Amino acid sequence: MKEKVLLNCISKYVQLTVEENSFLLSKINTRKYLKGQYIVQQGDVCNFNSFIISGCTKTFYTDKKGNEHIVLFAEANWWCSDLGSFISKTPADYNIQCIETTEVFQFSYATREELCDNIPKLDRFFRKILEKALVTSQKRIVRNLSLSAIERYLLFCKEYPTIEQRVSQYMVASYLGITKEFLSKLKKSLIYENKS
Amino acid sequence: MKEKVLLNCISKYVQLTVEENSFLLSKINTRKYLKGQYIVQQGDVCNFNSFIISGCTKTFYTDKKGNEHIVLFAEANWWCSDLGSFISKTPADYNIQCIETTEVFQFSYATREELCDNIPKLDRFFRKILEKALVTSQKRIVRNLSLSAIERYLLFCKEYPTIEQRVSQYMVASYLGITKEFLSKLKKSLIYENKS
DNA sequence: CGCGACGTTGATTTGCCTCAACGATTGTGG
DNA sequence: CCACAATCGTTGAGGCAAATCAACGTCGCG
Repeated sequence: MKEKVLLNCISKYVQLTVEENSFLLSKINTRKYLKGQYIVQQGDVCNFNSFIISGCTKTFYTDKKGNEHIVLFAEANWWCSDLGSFISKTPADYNIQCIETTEVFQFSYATREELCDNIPKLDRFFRKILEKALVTSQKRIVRNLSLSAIERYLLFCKEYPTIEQRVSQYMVASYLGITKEFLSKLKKSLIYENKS
Repeated sequence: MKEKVLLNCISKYVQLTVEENSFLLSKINTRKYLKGQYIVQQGDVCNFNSFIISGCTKTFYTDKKGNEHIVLFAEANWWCSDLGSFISKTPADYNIQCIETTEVFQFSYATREELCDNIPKLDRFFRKILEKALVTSQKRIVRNLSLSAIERYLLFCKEYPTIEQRVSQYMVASYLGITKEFLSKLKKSLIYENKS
C-alpha cells in the first residue's frame, strides 16, 4: 500500500500517533501524470505540493531565449512544487514536468495548513526537510561559483547516479549550467583520459 | 529594548502569548563581534544560530586556491549560521565573518530544540522563514545559470541597495561570481552607456 | 520507411579570467 | 600631523573555458 511510503518518509523525522497517521491519510489525494505532462506551468499558480510516489520530474525555468534552466530533479520520496508560488499564490517562476509516468500525493495549501494546525509535529517535519533542502541549495550555489564544468559533472554523477542514468543528456547539461554540446565534449575527453 | 526586534520579527509569522515571549527571552544570549571577527570558521562546528540585531555579516566558502565565494550577506533582522553544520554538528563548510561591528542573539542547537518543543509555533515560524530562504536560494541558482554578469549586477543593486553600499566592491564581485577586475570594467561600461 | 528527438563534431566567437602594474583611500604608529 | 603600509579599486594585454552556429549521425517509434 503506497501510503506507507509517505508515512515512512515522515517517520524519519517525527513520530506520529496512529490517529495522526490516519488523519493525514484521510487528506491525501493521489494523481497520476504521463511522461511529458506538466504538474505546473510557468505563469500559472502552483496550487499543490506534490510528494512523488514513483517516477521522475524536472523543475525548470525557461528564459526569454527559450533556454531551459533546471532547478531540480525529483525522484520517488521527494517533494516538489514551485514553493514561491505555492506559499504566496503568485504566478509560478518554474515549470514542473514529468520525465516519466509519475504518481504523486498532492496537498493544497489549505490542506497542508490544516494538517499542520492539527498535527504540529508536521510543522517540525517540514522545517527539517526544508533545512536539508536549503543546505543542498546553498551547496549548489557555491559549487557553481567555485568549480569548473567538468568538476561539477563528476560530482553530479557521484551524487545522483540514478538521475544521471534516467534523464537525457541535455537536461544534465542544463542542470549543470552548460550547453549539451559542451557536455558532449567533456564526456569525450573523460574517455580519452581513462585510456591513457 | 533590543529584544523587541526579535519578537517583532517572529510576530510577522506566528502569534506568541505573553508567557511564550518571556520564555523565549529567558533563553536568549547576546553577543557582540568587532569588524573582521568570525562567528564561525570553515572546519569548526557551527554551534549557534544567530539573529542579527545590528551590523552586517558575510557567509563565504574559501576554495583551494584561496578564492572567496559568498553564499550570503546578512543585515539586521536576518538569521545566519552554517545550517548544515548547525543541524548535524559536522565541520562547517563556510566562514561567517562580520563586515562591521555586529550584535547578535545566539541560540545553541539544544536551546532551539527546547524552544520549539515548548512553543510548537516556533517550528512553524522557522518553517516559514526557511521556505522564504529556499525560494531566494533557488532564484539565485536560476539567475546564475541564465543571466550575464551585468544583468546579475544590476539586479543585485536593485534588490539589495543597502548591501551594495556598505560592502566592498570585491565582495559584491565574489557574490556575483565574477572577479573584482571584471566588475570594475562592468561599472565603467555602465557609465559610458548612460552618457551616450 | 521516414520522421523527430537526441547526441556529436568542428570552426569560430566571446565573456570572463589571469596577471601585472599602477592609483586612491584609509588607518596607524612614530 | 605626517609618512608609510595596507587595503581596495582601476586599467590593459593576453589567454582560456565555454557558447554559438551549423552540419551531420543515430536511434526509437508511429
